[in-house]
Amino acid sequence: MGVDKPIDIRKTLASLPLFQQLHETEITHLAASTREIGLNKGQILFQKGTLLDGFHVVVHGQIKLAFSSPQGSEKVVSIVGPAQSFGEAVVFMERPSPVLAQALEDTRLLYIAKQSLFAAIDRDSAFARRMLAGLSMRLHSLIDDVENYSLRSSTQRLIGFLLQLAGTSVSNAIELNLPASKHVIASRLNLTPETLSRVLHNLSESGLITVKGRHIFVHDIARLSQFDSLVQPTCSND
Amino acid sequence: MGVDKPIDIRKTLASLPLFQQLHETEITHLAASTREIGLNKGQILFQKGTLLDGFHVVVHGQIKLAFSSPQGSEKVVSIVGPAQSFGEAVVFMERPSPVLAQALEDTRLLYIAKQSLFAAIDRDSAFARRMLAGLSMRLHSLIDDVENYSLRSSTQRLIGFLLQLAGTSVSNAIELNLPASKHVIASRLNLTPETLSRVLHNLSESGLITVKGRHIFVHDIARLSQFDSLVQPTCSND
DNA sequence: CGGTTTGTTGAGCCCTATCAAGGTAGGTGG
DNA sequence: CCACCTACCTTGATAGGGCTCAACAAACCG
Repeated sequence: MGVDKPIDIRKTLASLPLFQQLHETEITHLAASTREIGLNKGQILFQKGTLLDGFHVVVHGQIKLAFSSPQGSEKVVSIVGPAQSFGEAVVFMERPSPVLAQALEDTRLLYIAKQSLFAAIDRDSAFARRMLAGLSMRLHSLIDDVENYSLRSSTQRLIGFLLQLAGTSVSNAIELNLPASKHVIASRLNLTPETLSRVLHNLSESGLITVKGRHIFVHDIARLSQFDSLVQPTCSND
Repeated sequence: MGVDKPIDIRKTLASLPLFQQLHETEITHLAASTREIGLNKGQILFQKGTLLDGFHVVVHGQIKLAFSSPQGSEKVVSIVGPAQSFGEAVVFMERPSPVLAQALEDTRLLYIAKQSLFAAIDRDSAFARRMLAGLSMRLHSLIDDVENYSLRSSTQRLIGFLLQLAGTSVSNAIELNLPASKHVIASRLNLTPETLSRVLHNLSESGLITVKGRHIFVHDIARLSQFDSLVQPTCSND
């Protein structure tokens, strides 16, 4: 790590979706109570239970948010990438964080104190609305998670994840790479690494994808999105 | 049911936690774009996928929010009771609802149009903050749900639910009754009714609770909260 | 090249769902 | 008051999906 040239905080803040429409003066206010944080891969930003009086924005790198159960087993809730923020809900609740935050790679963050966040809300109701929309977004994706966990099979969850990564691709085939190690992805999907490995293998054998390390080639998005919704036919592959 | 005397909308709104600190004039504005809705038991308020331009508050009765999977199986996400609201996130997102809403009993609701909600946010930043806190609250409880589903056993989920119902009881024993039918509770806990029945039976046999229909007597909250957290090997309790 | 991290493969088991019968209770009409 | 009905719940038998444990392979790295 060592010497990283300092970030232009004002510029970085201004480029975030959340802050894009704020006036120069507002940005200046926010920047004044923003700190810069650098983390090495594996370093922990805060533990579950920590009290925070601000929220974070990833500039570059990756942060994982996870539960840490007493027995040491972890469950990844979210993988946060560049230009994304996290911890807003904790700030508004004034409660300890329900999750742990850890860097998956060397990461650079901004930490914005709640006082200036509140001030911005007070001065600009459009900003308040954007904040509300942001939290609502988060809430919806969490609801999707609950739906996935409670009524989808392991294969369906993986497929859903791949389709999400594929985004709104024009073509029917696409190459993509996993945003983290398979261990982390497995946890995010609420699977063991072993099961993830087997499911990937199955999809490979069915000719739907090809796996090469973290690279995955999806050959037929349409067919992939239907797979496993129909009960699995007799594996007539020999 | 038939004839229900009309509700005093202003008074009802003013009594809600969310609106309690608003000025008379604000309440009047809100009340002006608030409708009253009556539902019979079993009636559906809106389906998954519906576009809504307002949110709901339960006056009396009970609403369940659930996923409805294509195959007809349902999964209860939330049970909403009097003085609680739902649907805010959908309003701020301007997206179709991810869940279905159905009355568990005869229910009376208020429906507040988003325009007046936005107006209130614009005029009172403290209200905006309360709204943000409310959504954050919701987000946190959803995170708790994810934690429960992904790393707790059926027994642990039920125990957690009972302890939540018990609230912060002074004494170590408490009588409580389930807020809905066991079928609904089971779904809320992501269990089948059969499994719920068996788990209740187990806890009964262990002497921790007594079940009588919807009434449950918890005999030892302390012991209940530890049950099943210790791995059940050689219980050296003799 | 050893060592360490990361991923794969196999065997077996456990938890919980599923399927299939019973019970039980509350309501309704005779 | 009883017979019946329906909704709700319980109980049993069985099976399967995903986890655990354990060994191995591969890739990465100093």
